[in-house]
Amino acid sequence: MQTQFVKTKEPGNKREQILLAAVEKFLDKDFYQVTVVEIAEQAGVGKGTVYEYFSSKKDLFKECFSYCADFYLQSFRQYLLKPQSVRKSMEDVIFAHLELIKDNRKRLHLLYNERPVYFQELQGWIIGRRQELLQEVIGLLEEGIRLKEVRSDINLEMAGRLFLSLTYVVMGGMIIIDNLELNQDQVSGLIDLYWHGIGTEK
Amino acid sequence: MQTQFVKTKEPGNKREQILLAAVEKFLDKDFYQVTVVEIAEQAGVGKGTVYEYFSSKKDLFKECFSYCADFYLQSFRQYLLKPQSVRKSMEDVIFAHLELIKDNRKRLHLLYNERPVYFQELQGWIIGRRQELLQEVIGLLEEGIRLKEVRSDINLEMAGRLFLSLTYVVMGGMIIIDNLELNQDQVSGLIDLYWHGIGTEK
Amino acid sequence: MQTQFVKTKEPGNKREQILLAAVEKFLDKDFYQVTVVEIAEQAGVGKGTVYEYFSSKKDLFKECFSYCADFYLQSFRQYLLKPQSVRKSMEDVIFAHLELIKDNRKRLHLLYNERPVYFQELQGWIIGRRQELLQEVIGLLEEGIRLKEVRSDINLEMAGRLFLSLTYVVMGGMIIIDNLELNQDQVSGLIDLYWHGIGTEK
Amino acid sequence: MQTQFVKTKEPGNKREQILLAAVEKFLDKDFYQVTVVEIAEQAGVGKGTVYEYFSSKKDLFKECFSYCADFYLQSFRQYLLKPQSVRKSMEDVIFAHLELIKDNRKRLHLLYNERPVYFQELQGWIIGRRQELLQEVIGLLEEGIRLKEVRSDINLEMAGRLFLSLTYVVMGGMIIIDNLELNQDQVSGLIDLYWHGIGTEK
DNA sequence: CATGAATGAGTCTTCATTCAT
DNA sequence: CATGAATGAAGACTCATTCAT
Repeated sequence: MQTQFVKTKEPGNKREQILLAAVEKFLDKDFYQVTVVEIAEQAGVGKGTVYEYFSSKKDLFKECFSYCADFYLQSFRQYLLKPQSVRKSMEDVIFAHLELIKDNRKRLHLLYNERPVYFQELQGWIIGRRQELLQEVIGLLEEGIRLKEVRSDINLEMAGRLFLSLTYVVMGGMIIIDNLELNQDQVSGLIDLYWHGIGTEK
Repeated sequence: MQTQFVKTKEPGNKREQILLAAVEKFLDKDFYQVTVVEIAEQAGVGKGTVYEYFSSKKDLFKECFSYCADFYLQSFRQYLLKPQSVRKSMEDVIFAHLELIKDNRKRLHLLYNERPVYFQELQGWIIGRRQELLQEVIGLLEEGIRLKEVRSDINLEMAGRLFLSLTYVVMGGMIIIDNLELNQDQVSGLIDLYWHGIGTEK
Repeated sequence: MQTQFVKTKEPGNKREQILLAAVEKFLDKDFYQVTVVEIAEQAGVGKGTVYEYFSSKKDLFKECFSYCADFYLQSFRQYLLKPQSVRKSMEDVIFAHLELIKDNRKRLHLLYNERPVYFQELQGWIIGRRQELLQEVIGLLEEGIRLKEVRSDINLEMAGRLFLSLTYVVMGGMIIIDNLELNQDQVSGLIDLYWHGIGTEK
Repeated sequence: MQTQFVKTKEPGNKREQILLAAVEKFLDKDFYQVTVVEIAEQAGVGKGTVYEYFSSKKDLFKECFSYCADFYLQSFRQYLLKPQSVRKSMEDVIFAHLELIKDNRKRLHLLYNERPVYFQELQGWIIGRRQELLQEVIGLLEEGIRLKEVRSDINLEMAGRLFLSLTYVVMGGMIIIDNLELNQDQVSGLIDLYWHGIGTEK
């Protein structure tokens, strides 16, 4: 399975080359700490060439972001939509993150660290994507209810958001915040908590 | 209860004045997008005066951050440590966030939006605080297990992290991502999910 | 003979252009009193361009200094090393200064006025060059002793330093201190003093 | 004999206190690198107090300079005017420098390093003092001619300037340029050179 | 008199962007 | 198309000086 964000450069495809170089750079540093020259060098092109393909640094950043986000969303959906039990789908999604992180640990920074900052428009785009994802998760939950896998008295929206939150626990913990090393058992435990809760009384 | 981050300016207390002005500014814009002059103007002081109290813009930002974070952590702990049922404590903490957000909605941005970027040292500080908080939550869960309120077979660390995640669902949803308007019912639903899970089989 | 420090601008050679503009400016004013903008204007380039060729104002100053110093040292040595009587060599060196000053009067300021201040590294460089010059003068004196032109009982180091001092009397007097107008006779008298001393008894 | 520039502070005499503190500071660093705050701290007074006694930093610097210069000139003259053989007077003056440097080595920097820079007015003042000194030395030489100690066919002005130059060889060598350690023999050799020249033929 | 908090003019330096080649 | 030399707007920071206390 393809879980690499940054593919090997295809020479001749300058735009791609620059985009990937930019991603590479934005992974390590702030939008403001990365210079266009740096990106051009990383891409092996001249400074001016960057502006042949992207109207501005800002624009380039946005494209980097959606490039990464698209890849991530695609991975996410891939498992969400498999025809299988809802619990299995959810497990798959979360476990897929482990794999995704293993191959792109450092790289997911871009999505998580830079996310909310910088540009209003990007904000809007992100919110849109998140809403889509949320709706899809809610759809899955509804499917679960239909199949009686899932309690019918839950608040769907909250349950959806909490599910998305699980991915944060995994990604945030592993990548951003404390460089946690999560194993499959821990992730299993996490999903179990989502499924059964922590309370004893029932 | 005091839930205001930014108190009314006490004239004569220049340092506080500047700090609060800076918080105010950093709420709206990036570290890099806020200028020292802007902050000075907001504080009603001269540019040089800022440097009388803070050694650099960076330093000022860090102080803003811990200022906000300290306030938040304090609020958080206030409910965590109350002598009451574990579930009640957890509910209190989460509900307290509703209140906190109501009074400081825009202001909590600083904690969430700027969090991971910019300064390594701040990163370290944040991770440290988060670990402390996590340990306290885990402590609470252990208490819950002792009292048989909480299942004894859960993965404590994951349960702790998932609990912290609830606050993200609330804050993230309400403040950062989609400007959601959560009501008490919804938050109740969320806590219920944490407590009982979403699954039907048991 | 080429005795001009600052050649006419060769357009296209931006680095040279800026360097010469900077020399021009540093002649009139302090390192601290000259601004980078001023230099840029004098050079007819944009402010940023200066930084394309020199990493900092400090660096630019250092290059100005060695530029001038190199030129001076070269002139100095040119006469020192001619195959002729030692006395003639010495006269040539000193007289050459008259010529040098005539063409670069104002410009030698840079070497004399700014000399000892500002940068430790430059200090070291100057001391090194001076030592070299001193050794060369001492070599000349030794040659003089071998040829019996020069008394064999003199303190070589002191004699060398005193010779260098003659150039100071000329340069210092003419350029820096009192804007003296020395003629060939006066300089002849000076060299005569160096050669014969002032005392009557022998 | 009193050869210390900087006397012990007399408390209560704020002006003196500040002046001496400033001298102390200007010895180590540039005019531009020394801050008024630094001087105030060194003097043990408040920043504002400096301005009670000196109208500006510039003014303070000028006073420092003349303070040092006056002391130096006084030492210089002290020996120049003694009723004794001209050669002895000259030796005394030069040797006195050795003593002066021993006690104020680092401190004479102010006179030599900072001398020509910064302020036109100071320049004028220095030139004036130097002219006076030159005239006095020329007077001494005339006395020497009258007494037949000194050759009557020398260029007086040049001889005077060369004599002043001797002090530069001593001071410059010892203090500024190469931190030379001159002993009495070397200085004797130097004076001998001035007196007898370096040439063999006579 | 003495102070030091407050100030803002003045500088260096960075870097996204342009455009002539 | 590709380039990189040139640019200047923008911003952090310093520090001499003032003035209210």
